[in-house]
Amino acid sequence: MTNTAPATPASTLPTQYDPAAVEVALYQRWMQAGYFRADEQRVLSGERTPFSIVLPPPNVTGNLHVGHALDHTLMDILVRWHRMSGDEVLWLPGMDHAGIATQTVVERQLAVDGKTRHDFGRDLFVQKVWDWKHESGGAILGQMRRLGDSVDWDRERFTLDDGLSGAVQTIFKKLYDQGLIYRAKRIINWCPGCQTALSDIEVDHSDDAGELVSVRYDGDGFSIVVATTRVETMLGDTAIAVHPDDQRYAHLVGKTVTLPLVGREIPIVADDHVDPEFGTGAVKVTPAHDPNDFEIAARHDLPAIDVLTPDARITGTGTIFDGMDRFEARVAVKSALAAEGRVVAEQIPYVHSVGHCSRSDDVVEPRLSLQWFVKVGPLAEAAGDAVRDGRTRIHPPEMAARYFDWVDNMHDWTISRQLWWGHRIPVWYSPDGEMRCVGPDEQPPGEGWTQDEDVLDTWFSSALWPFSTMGWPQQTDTLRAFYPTSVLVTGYDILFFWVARMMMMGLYAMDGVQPFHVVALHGLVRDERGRKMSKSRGNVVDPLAWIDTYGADAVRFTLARGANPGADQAIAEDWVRGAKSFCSKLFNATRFALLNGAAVPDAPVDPAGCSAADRWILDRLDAVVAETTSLLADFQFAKAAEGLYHFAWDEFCDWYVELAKAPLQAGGQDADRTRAVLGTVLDALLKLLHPFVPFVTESLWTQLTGGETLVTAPWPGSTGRQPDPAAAAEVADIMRLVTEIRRFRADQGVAAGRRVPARIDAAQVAPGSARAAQSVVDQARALGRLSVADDGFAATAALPVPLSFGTVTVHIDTSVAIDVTAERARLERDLLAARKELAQTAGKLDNAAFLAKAPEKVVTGIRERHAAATSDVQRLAARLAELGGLAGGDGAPDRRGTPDGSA
RNA sequence: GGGCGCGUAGCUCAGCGGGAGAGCACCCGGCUUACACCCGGGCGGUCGGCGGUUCGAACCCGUCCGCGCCCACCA
Repeated sequence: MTNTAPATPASTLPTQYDPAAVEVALYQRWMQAGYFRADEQRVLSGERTPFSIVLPPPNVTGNLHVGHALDHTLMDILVRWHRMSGDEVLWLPGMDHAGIATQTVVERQLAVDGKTRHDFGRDLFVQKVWDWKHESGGAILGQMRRLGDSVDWDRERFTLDDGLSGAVQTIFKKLYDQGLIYRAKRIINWCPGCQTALSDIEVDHSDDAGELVSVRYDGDGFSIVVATTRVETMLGDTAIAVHPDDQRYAHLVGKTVTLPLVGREIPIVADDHVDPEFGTGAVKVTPAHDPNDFEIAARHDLPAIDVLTPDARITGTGTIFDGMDRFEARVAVKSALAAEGRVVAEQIPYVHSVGHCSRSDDVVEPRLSLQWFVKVGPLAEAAGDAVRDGRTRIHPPEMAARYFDWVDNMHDWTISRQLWWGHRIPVWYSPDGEMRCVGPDEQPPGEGWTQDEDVLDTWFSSALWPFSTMGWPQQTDTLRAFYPTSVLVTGYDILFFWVARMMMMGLYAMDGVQPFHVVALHGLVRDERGRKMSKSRGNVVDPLAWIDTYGADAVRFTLARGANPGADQAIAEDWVRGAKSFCSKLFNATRFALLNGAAVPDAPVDPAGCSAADRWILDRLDAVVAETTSLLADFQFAKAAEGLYHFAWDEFCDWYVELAKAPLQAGGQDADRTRAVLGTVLDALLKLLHPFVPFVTESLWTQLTGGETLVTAPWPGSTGRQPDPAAAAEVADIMRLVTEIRRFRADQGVAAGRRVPARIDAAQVAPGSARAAQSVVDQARALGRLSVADDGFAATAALPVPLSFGTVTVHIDTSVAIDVTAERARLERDLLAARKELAQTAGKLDNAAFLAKAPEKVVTGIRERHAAATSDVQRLAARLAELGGLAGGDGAPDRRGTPDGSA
């Protein structure tokens, strides 16, 4: 009936699970065995269904933080589940070259020796970055192994490797040739610290304290006051603007004023953009340093005067401010204006949104600059349509609104960066200004031509990741087998950053085929009080430290158990400790099973020969298999984990394993059957849990079954068996009875035994008595499982609990007085609850409208509850009467408050 | 300024139209032959406030209060 013997003798098993002892070795074994490798041919031949995920590539400079840990855990759960379900699984790993971040790391190293990248020149510097990458980059890959990510390492990619660079160049040229990439002088976000352009998403806005300064500009016989937070930029003013309908200024439109400190004559123009309600209703126009002003200037044909250097110093104004830093100049210009008596209004403190570089935190400067852009209009529209028409499903669906908000309002994307580390823009210029875009298979133009100095935004190559990693632009088997990918798992925080861009590029490059079938969004990981983690707050957790202490399984299970779709989760060390305990629980349950000779039977257990407990747990197992499978299909990781946790701990360990002890002890057929059921349930349970906690389950399952690995073991399916409600009812009765016995023992201070086949002997009942025992007896009688043999004064109440494996007898000494007070208190409380229930159900059943309109099963439920409450009230009241009546007269609690009604 | 979401036990969160739940914390009792990383028992909630719909509302609608997030060219 049983198969292979356990790999390790059960008796040698320690009593505690030690993750450190197994995790690293198991991962090694998995990798060597090649379980994580994908095979295109099995998909192309129709043998298997594909399931593919491309790992959002972490930065080459990065370490595994708790956000990655969540991301990766959820992906690994899906991937392992599908692999066990018989799909051909590809989980493709890799890293991002992370332009600014990586270049900064190396520049910082050079700075130690007082050098800059310019001391080495472009080629040598880039070589140094590669050297750094080979020596120190990619620490996160080892950390992914610790976590247990079952990625196909043979396919690891890097956004800057040859293949991906070719893909970048290919798509750049395609976009360029179709006019979807262009070069223009525009106001862009400029980081004076990094000295490069930034895209909108690389700018973080924060509400900073500023000062609104009102300055008087004089014209011929009139003056006009403007308000500004950036008084230093007035040096580059080329106009004053007012609203066309503003009667206060209508007569001034067309006249000129003299720009203070500079002396330039500038016109007053009328423009709709001006808000007459704000400030004085007049605004200074500085086209080179403000995007709005740039627009105004375009409408009125005004010049743009750039007064800032790349590192944000004043330049070219011919004033004493030239050479000053922008913030220094802000003070100096204001002083100079004040000295001329031009600062007219109070200096109003003003909080406004200021952009900061997401990398260096420098205040971003809107700057007029010649850059490359992607014309996102048609691409974004396609990206929106793919979700609108269901080619890509966003989960949970509420999040789609944010996606549309983004793709429907996207600005053209600034893709050039003034860096050296990255994909160099494949455009060449001839001496007479001609431009030529060079494809990957073309030779660069000859003598005299020079290549654009800039590199592409890192996100440009990341956006191609779902197909560039599969060999595009070649039509590879990998693409044919695994594109579109099955699902993208990511935090909602980068829905716009990355998802929208991958959608745009995927649809564009792959002729309308979307990069993912589903985008599954999870929330952010927060600290135990639900606060955002931040270095300054000191509440950032290191998942690797927790993995070291509690094991990767514990960290994974904690994260999965908190991962409700799209919702943030709090995490604390206590949670992880609890998850570790769960792993130990599994370990010990398996240990128990092995110690008792449990094994997986060759043929399914026949319920016909089973006890009620056996049939119940097998039915529950069936239900849990179905639940877990459907929850995973719906990305309900938290609920799936929670369901397994409760099944494993509360049902299997706390009840079935306890109930199994008697038949195991009894030996014979009962024991054989119980061993088979234990084996059957554990086998399936470990399989179901494997995606969540791969290490402990693998370690236990191989010992239990002697099997090779869970990684590729088949996912449990339905037995197709009809559940047995009689068995469930019988076990429910046993649970109620046992619980009542335990409660009695606790109340009466009777030494407790852990085992469910409870035994109360006369000698054990210290203050026990017949009436206390009656509580147990009544419960048993109510369940129809009691026969009392009264043998006189020291009567013995024998409770034969007819578990299918035998009868348990509870002996109760009726000769000793019980603790009447405690007993009565409980009875009163129970009676009160029963009466409340009675009144409630009676009210419902008296309600004609309810009876007429409520569904049948609801009414039946109420009737049952009413009947139960009726008998409870009678029984409890009778017993209470035996004990000397009610303490409070009618059993109502004393609810008097203070006279004034306060608590 | 626009959009989304959240307020349920001390904490973190499920439940989203028919008997208020879990984990942790807390209290009491137990080294019971798988497990003290354990076992048993218990305490604990006007489900943010107020209206409405309904036979019935934590759940649907309205409104108010309090939080959070995202987007936006808020001089």
